[in-house]
Amino acid sequence: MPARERRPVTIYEVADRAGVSIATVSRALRDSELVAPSTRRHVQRVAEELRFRPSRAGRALAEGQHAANGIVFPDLAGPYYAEVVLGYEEVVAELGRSVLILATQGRANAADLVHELAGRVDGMVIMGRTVGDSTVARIADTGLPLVLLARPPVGLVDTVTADNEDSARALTAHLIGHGYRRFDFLGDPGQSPDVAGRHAGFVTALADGGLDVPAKPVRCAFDVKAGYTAARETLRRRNRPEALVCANDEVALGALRAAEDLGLAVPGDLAITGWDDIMAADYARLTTVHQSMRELGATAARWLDQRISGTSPGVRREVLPTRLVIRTSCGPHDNER
Amino acid sequence: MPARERRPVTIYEVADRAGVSIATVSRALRDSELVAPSTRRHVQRVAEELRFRPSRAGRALAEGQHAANGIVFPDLAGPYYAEVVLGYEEVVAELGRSVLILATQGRANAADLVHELAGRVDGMVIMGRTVGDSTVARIADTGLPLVLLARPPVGLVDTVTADNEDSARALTAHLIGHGYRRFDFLGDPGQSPDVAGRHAGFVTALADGGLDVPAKPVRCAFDVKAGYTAARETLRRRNRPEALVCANDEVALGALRAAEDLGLAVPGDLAITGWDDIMAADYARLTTVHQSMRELGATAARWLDQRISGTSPGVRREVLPTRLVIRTSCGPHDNER
DNA sequence: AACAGAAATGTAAGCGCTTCCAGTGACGCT
DNA sequence: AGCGTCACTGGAAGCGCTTACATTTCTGTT
Repeated sequence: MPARERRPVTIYEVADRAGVSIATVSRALRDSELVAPSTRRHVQRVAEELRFRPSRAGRALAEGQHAANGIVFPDLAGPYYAEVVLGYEEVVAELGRSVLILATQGRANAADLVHELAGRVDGMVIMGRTVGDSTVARIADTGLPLVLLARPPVGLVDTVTADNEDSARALTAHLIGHGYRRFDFLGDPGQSPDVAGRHAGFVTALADGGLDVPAKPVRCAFDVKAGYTAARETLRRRNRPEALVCANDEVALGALRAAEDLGLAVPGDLAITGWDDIMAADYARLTTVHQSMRELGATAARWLDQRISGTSPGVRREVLPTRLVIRTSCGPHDNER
Repeated sequence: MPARERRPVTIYEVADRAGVSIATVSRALRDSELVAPSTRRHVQRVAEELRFRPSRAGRALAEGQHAANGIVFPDLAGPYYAEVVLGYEEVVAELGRSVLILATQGRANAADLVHELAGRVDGMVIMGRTVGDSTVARIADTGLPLVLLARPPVGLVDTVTADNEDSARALTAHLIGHGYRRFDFLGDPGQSPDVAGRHAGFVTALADGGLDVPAKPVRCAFDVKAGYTAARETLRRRNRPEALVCANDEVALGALRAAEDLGLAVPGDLAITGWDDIMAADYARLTTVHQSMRELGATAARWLDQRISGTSPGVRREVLPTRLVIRTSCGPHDNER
């Protein structure tokens, strides 16, 4: 039997079959209080029999809203963004809305894609390094509810971030406490606002500790290989650093490998720290900073919902706290098993 | 200045402003060949000036399609599904369509959510253990294009999977080659079709090797903690197994910890293998099986697109190959650094 | 028995777009 | 000059729903 194209049943057929008008069907199904209980039951039964599912497009057009929220992120590689998206999805779904995703992952037409997305949702979250401020501003100007995540504020848009600067300061201070004196930072502050914050905290802590601040960070991308290369380079210099503060865990893991290859003991000859507390960090005994990505996503989702429903208390900016996770890569500890 | 609600510009305003009918505007923007080049240019300029963005809902209603695809997965924890989703998103976005996601993550109303999703997309991918076959069948019956991923076929729906059984057989055989004789399987075959396949391959290999097949697998969930607990339990039995084949890397990592805690050397006293080749597996030197999740997602996206556009060559079922990644947790190797 | 008011239901006007069909000129031909 | 063609353009009918407003049908009152 050829898969004959089934036309979905419409509200008209339900109305016909139930012997009422489409208005009554609509009301009965959205159980407004305006229908007699008996008709409501009858209509509901007929609708069920016919397997009626109201067309989303029709509803969206009539109601002027989509019952869907968007989220824009750079990519989903690495556990970081995936967790955020998951936290977001969880809350949004609970609110009875759908989730549209968009990974910009270095796409040239990212701004267009974001605009397109904007036309399909009632509000959206824009993360980190995905599109420029002008795009954000233009969309905000549209009146579309927006929440920024892990990205510096733009205009009067709500913004959630995880702390970078304070934790970076604490982390660096911790290293100084271990006695390390020559530091380098691995990562590109220009690459993301997060990294910029981490670098800033790093610099502050060194200055506070009266130590030399390296002229500039060792710029490298966000992955293991880049970390490996950058670290190898850096560690081969005469007067190599004693401690490497890395922009994230992947970079730190690469650095760890490089140290191993160069025969440097960690933490004996060299301290290394990461950021994010990904699963591999645990196995590499990497000292790092933990942030609840799930919570970030969930918070963004809740704020956005309030913006959409117009119950938002005003412009919100919040920096979620992070937590130092001290393992052994930053110095000897016996409280860590 | 209060954020006055801006009403989006419609095709009528563009038509007005350009001094043509909405029909012409519509045609000019979808650059059909039916408009005079000069009018087209004029309309396009006006549309741009007005920042006109056609309403998705209006278009969806008129065209009878959404230009969006869905994907349903259990959750996004762990790199596995995130990678699949990313591979999917990449292809779908290239095709000029949007991506709706739905994580069922043990939600009781998963089936309803999937039906709801079905009403918003032109087709969707359903992964592994998310909803029952009857839900899949019902949606397929609707005529909605569907592709199943990492899940046994249902009816005539296209299905992509990564190989489980063959690789599990090869992996187990490899362990047997190392001289291990007493095996256990950690994981719940009832939890996902993938695990079931892995267990089946495991059993076959043992039988082929003339070894005892354990009465039943040691059932445990998919995370590190569950693996730890299950392994600890198992390894404390008199006559403990010499090799633990785990359902995935997380479980294996837990088992590795348990072995460590019990003072068992890996691979000396005990071999352990995982599945998925997550990043942490590398750092734990865990022997495992690599599958290209990205490719899975991309393939599903492409097939789905062909189903939607009606260019599908027929019912397709494919098992994507996987690759053994031999590290040291399965026995001594000197080809691994 | 008549009627005001409430309750239930129906009518119809959109929502913003696509597209079929018909109309309008301009053009080239006989 | 008359007419058929062709290239454009406009009118208008939906697409499937929600909802303001109108209409009908019950109540309960007097």
